[in-house]
Amino acid sequence: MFGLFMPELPEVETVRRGLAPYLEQRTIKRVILRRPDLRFPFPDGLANRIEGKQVQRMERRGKYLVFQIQDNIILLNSLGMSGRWTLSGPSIAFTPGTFAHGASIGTGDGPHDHLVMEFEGGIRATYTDARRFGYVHLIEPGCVDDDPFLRVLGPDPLDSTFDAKALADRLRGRRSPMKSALLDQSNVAGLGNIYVSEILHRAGVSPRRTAMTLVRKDGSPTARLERIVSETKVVLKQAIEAGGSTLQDFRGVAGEDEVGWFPVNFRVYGRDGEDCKNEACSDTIRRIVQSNRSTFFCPSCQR
DNA sequence: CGTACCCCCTGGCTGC
DNA sequence: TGCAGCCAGGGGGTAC
Repeated sequence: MFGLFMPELPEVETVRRGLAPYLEQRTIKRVILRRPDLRFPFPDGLANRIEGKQVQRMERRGKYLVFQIQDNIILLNSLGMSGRWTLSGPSIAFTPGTFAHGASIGTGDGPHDHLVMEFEGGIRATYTDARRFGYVHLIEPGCVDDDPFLRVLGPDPLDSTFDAKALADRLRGRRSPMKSALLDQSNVAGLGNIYVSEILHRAGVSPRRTAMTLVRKDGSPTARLERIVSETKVVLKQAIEAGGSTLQDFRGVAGEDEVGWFPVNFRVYGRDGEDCKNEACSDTIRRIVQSNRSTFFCPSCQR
């Protein structure tokens, strides 16, 4: 029923943390493209543009992995639904965000290893993406503020600028359901289908509730909207601490079999027909479809 | 403005 | 065991 990896904000952050210690301050020696495109064609001259330059910092913006490269070049990477990075080379331990699936995957030679970056010291970072919904995009110096991908993003949910008042401003007058509003990356950047269900359940808000009903006439957030914001921060922080919502086939920090955050902590996602986990509730989790995607919620404790 | 529906692509699971 | 059919985390586009 589930895939292997769910690239919402906590998972991208986990990948970032896994890559950063090995790639930061390291020079890219060679970039190998195994095909002309992912979701979009690779940027013209990608290899020439970044070979010989250092990766200065690994950052994250919403669900984007951001490689800050020497000379103010930025490589933006969206993982889509199946994108992942694997490190290999001498002295590379398994780290959060690196994956060991099978011998042929992640070495750079697997059937879906589309992009390989070789670094000084023999380290290679391989981007694997079976469905190719992910993409790589290059931002030239001085173009960050106008970048079409970054420009449309709302605040990062873990940033202090994301608070109930800020969200209320975004939702004022919006007639879409809360599920859709939280998935909209221009309102808040980083939430995906799974975490939105989890957040709304914890906040006791129905995914069908019209967004604007959580904003008062004077534009201030209702208590329930404040609850959504606080639960968002709690859930995301917990998930990041746990190394993202990983399933079987993941190898954690030391290469051990990690079950991941999902089986223990997901309260509604994928639990259609199961009892609601709220103690005071005797209802059953339901699955509905909104905007063609699954939503899981409890009709009794989410209003 | 909002939503329903389609697409991109591959793989894993279910049921016959 | 084989295979058709259905499903999937993201996101963009179009038609209404």
